[in-house]
Amino acid sequence: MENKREIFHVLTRRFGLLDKNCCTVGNFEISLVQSHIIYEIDKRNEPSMQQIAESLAMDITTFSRQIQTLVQMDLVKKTPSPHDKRVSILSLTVQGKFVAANIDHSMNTYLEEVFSHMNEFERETVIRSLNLLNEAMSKSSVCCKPLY
Amino acid sequence: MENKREIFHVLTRRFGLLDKNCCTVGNFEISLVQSHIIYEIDKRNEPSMQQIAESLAMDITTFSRQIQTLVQMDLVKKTPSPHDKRVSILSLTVQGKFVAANIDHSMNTYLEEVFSHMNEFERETVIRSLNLLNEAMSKSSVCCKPLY
DNA sequence: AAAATTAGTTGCATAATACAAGTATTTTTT
DNA sequence: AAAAAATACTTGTATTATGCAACTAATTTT
Repeated sequence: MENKREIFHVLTRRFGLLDKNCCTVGNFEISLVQSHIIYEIDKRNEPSMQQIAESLAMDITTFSRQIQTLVQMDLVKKTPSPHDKRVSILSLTVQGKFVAANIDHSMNTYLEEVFSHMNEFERETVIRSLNLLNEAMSKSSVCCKPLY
Repeated sequence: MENKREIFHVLTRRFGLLDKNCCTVGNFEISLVQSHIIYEIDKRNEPSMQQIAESLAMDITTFSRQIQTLVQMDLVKKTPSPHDKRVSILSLTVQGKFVAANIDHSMNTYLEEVFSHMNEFERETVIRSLNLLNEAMSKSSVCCKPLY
């Protein structure tokens, strides 16, 4: 394959599929979007709603409702900020952390499996390249808002 | 970044965002899913509904309705197969081909922009790596049904 | 102190999704 | 060759996701 768009198309589809594996943890059925939200909350330090919504490039109204669901499921907790009463600080509950850890573990297992089809040199090259690509995308003007 | 899951998460999100750029062509407003369907039909030779649905890992009922919409928009044509009356052969209309070409062009422009943030050597390495990754994913048991 | 901005919520309308059950056709079994 | 099973696709229906507009409440700017 030489055509970038072709590579990109297939990769995008496959990433989406791999990602879908994320989402059954014990009793919980979690949607793809929800798993991304949980992932972001887990990674950040006392994030507000706006921050997470922005880093996932989600509409704040959609996001608000997703958070409501996650709070009901007892995976996410909303705490009013002491500094600004408009702001809600998001955090994971104990269950939320458990779910996050589980998803993380299975995703890493899946990725290990994928990478097991390469030799050590290839693995290293690919990882380095993906980092390069990420960097290039973060510099890009045409895409890729969730920057950090 | 060393953690595969982290890289993968960010990349997936960014790919999704880049992909969303696809979808305004002149008067047409096309959804992301629709652009993927058009892409697949364009690439294949006289594909049936099942074939496209499967290669995109879409539920056939959802797919059926998407095709109905695309037919209404005069982008896709359904022709009954002469060999099997159950089967519908999909093809792009003239307008559909126009839209496909336009999307292809803008996506390639976007991708060129992304790759412009690398030097020649990096570009080559990254492309080679993405192909390696695609290959590994196609061999994987844990993911990635749209195989070809 | 009034006006403007920001953070988040709710009302609504639209689209995407998928299970269950349907029709029509083809293939397999007996 | 008739009955049964499988395949290709459609439709009914219910659920969820999405995002614009309009809202409240708090904060910042003027």
